[in-house]
Amino acid sequence: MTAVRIGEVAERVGVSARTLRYYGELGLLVPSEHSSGGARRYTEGDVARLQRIRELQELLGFDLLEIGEILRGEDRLAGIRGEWSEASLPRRRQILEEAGAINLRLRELVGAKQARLAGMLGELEDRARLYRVRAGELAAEEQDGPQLS
Amino acid sequence: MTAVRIGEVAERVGVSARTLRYYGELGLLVPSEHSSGGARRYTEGDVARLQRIRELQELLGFDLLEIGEILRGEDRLAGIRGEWSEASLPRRRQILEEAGAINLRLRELVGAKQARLAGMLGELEDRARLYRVRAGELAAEEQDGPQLS
DNA sequence: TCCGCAGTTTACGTCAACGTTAACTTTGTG
DNA sequence: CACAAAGTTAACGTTGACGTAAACTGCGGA
Repeated sequence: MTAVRIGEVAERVGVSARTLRYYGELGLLVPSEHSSGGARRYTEGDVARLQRIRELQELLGFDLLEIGEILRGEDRLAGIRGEWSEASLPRRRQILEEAGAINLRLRELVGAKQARLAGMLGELEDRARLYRVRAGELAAEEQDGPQLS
Repeated sequence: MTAVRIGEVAERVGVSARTLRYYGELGLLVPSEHSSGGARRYTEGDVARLQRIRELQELLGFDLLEIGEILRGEDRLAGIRGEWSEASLPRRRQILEEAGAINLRLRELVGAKQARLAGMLGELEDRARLYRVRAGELAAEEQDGPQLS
């Protein structure tokens, strides 16, 4: 079902093919399909997963090991062909709670980042105002006494 | 005036002393004072600069070279003992415009990050809702047919 | 059927941002 | 002033996240 080759995924998402193979090595992103000859074929779900990985990396600053743990926690819950389907009720509850804990942690982290970014933006805007004042002073000087010294 | 030693700065900000010396090597953060024996003494301004460096690194993801360029741009404007004071009017205008350009770029970048984070938070909240539904189903099953199979 | 491009594995290379160790010096407190 | 704790320079080591090169294979169009 419209599974796409590695080069196209790489270009679309803005990473190298090497990066995709590397994620494969780490078990982060194993393509869901393969051609008869053994070439990787990525589904849309795979691409979404890749973008998730990149967000966790670039926005939240996780390294690839941490990202692996996060994804594996969620995978267990999604449980396509995983543990969920045949798990006992207590086990299901455990998986669900783990995924919930990860989710909570991520939401807190995003919140913290947003707060810090908001603070930073405030400072930047203060500086921008200052710059405008300075520019005004400069214009006055240029108008006022162009060649005084 | 209450300039502090490298170890204390390191502990307060949460970096290693090695990191501070490294930033010194790169010209990113040269301590404003030194003891008579040659030991680094950091002022409050230095500490603020360090925190700025860390924000640019951790929040915006710049590498240390880019951070150096940003800081140097702003330094010229601050011009403690720099170019500003003795610069010609056109030169001053140029410096001011460069600093303004950097400031604008940073504000745009912060805005972009905020947008991406907001999107991510939305997805995380969706998932959290899903988890609560799942937990509800699970509770019903546990209540309903505890030992059916 | 042949060609060329895209993909594959294997393996070594790279680079930023520090960590670590060694040998030595300063600092400041009893 | 002695001495432990903290700092200094110089140099080499480490690590994650890929980049790059070589040698080989599969696949779609003329």
